[in-house]
Amino acid sequence: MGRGKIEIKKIENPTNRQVTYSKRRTGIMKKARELTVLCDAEVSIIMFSSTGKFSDYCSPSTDTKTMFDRYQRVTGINLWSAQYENNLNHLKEINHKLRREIRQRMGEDLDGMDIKELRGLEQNLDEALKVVRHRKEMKEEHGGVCRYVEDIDDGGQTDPMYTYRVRPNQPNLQAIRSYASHHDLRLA
Amino acid sequence: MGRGKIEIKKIENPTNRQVTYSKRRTGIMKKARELTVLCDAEVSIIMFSSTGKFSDYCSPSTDTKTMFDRYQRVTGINLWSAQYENNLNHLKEINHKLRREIRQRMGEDLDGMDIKELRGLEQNLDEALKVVRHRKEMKEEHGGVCRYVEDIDDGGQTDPMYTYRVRPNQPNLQAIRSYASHHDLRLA
DNA sequence: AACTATTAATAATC
DNA sequence: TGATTATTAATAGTT
Repeated sequence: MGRGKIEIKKIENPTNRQVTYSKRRTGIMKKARELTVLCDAEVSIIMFSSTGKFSDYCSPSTDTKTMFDRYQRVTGINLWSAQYENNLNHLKEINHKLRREIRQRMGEDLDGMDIKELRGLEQNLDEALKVVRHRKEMKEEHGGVCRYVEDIDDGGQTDPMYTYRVRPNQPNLQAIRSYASHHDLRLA
Repeated sequence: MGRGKIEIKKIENPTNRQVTYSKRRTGIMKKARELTVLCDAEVSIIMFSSTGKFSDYCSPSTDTKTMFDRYQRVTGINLWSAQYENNLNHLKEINHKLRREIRQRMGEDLDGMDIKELRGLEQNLDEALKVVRHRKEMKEEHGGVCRYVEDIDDGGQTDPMYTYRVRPNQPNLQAIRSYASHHDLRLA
């Protein structure tokens, strides 16, 4: 359909190629519009010219995302979501394990642990406690901070994750609860 | 282009509509193939007939997923990946915080903590240690297990995450390292 | 970007 | 469905 028949092979002259691209792109888009209307069909077209110029068409009754989702469902080639789900599940699994470890490091969720694991955890906690206690004492000496502070309100300046209420010479259950509950909230 | 001119409006006769769909679908696919070859372009077409029949075309130099990804990048309408990235980043962030907390519970990464946070952590560890130690002692009494075991090899039956090598009356640094390194490997 | 001689697509028909 | 064909539509080469 033109002044002469043409072979279907790459047009080597870039100017010519660009002109033909432009004409035929218009043609194909028109065909897509007509097909949509005449046949009540849904059509999505995405195209890039050899120079990277982008064009698209989508039937007005739908949108490109919907068409692509439907395409994936139909083909079963779950190109996106398979990868997506895998990544997500992997992260969730890691998350779950981390949360369990934290609970165990807080003295919870110990039922599944055997004697060797308990011994290991005990030693690990013991070592950590020594380090943290030492660090705390260094800080108290260095800063000359009052050793016992009761119910200080810091006005929300400090990360609440590590804000505790400290009482002298007795276990601070509220601090422990606060520490724990923060995770439960964030990690549901 | 036919025995008569037609109006571009929905063909009401379903049989006729289906026939026209079939013919024009073939035509549009041919046009897409020609555009691909002649102009070195990349074209992706997804279509569904009014009866739900699926057809697609994609230039051989690419694939539909790639085309759709490129479409999203170009349009900035990040239909899929915005949600995807958000979910993923959210989980990664939580993960990061959890790992940091575990490190702190092992006595590492304490530089950013202020005196109140250190006190809270110390008390929390102290409480946890008591619980774990108690649980361990209960288990040792109940099972009648030898109290001190040196370098037991369990043949890989136990989750290595909680396998420690225990020595009597001295800190078990290897166990502590083992406990810690496991995370570093899994969570990089 | 318009023009038009030709080819290509397809609507109606078989 | 599938083939045929009279017509219209698309477009290659030209200006």
